[in-house]
Amino acid sequence: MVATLERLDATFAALADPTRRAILSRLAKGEATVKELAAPFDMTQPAISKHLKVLERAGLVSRGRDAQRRPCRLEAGPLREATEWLVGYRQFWSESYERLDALLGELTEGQS
Amino acid sequence: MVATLERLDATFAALADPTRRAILSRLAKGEATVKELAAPFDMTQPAISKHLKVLERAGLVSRGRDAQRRPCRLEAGPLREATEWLVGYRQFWSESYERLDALLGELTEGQS
DNA sequence: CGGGTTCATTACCGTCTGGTTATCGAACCC
DNA sequence: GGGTTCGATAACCAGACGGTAATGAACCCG
Repeated sequence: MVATLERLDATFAALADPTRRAILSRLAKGEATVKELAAPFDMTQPAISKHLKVLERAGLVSRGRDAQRRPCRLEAGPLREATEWLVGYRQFWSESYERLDALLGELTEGQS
Repeated sequence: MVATLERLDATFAALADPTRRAILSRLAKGEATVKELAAPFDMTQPAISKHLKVLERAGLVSRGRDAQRRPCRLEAGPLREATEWLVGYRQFWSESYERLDALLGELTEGQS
């Protein structure tokens, strides 16, 4: 429980970077190697490895082993915990927070 | 739209600190002055002012003026945007993501 | 006016972050 | 075994962060 709270720090910190959010977005489509993840970015491979380490430390990414490759996999548990925290504030989102239902509806449609 | 995406950086960064999350939690109960916000923490007042500036830059807090006091108010819009982003990953939260409904139910009960 | 409160601002410090280049290591292929 | 590919590691740098102490501004009150 306390561990969960402490991991919120790491989770939110990991999400506070557009490169890392893009990596997660890519991993949502399936596993990928470090090289594949690095390709879209104008950035060197060690920089991506650093970002991956941040994501791994936050528990957002786990890695397997396939010969010399280290495929990365999305681990969304911390995202769930972060969402739970945020949803606690939904009553402040707008005057009528029944809109959450609508929001969730839209998002459900928006995803294949 | 783009501005929203860029603000995600500031929002998540602001949330990645337990002191700032505690400040938001306090502000969820109503407006408060800097001194009131600082009281629970073993920290100097300028440190709290800095945290408030981070929260303000992220749009999570706005401030009024009451004589020499600067009452802080929660602005939850960015929290909503952050939640929208996170909810886009709910399908990875668990094998059956219908559980979101249960989660939201629990949270609704848990709040007065 | 003068004194106390509230809060911001400045200057400073150590640490963490986000990037680089260069190098090393491990596993594969032939 | 030799070259190649994938990835990690180290050393380094600039800048941001999180805290401090000290000062100063704006206001209320007597």
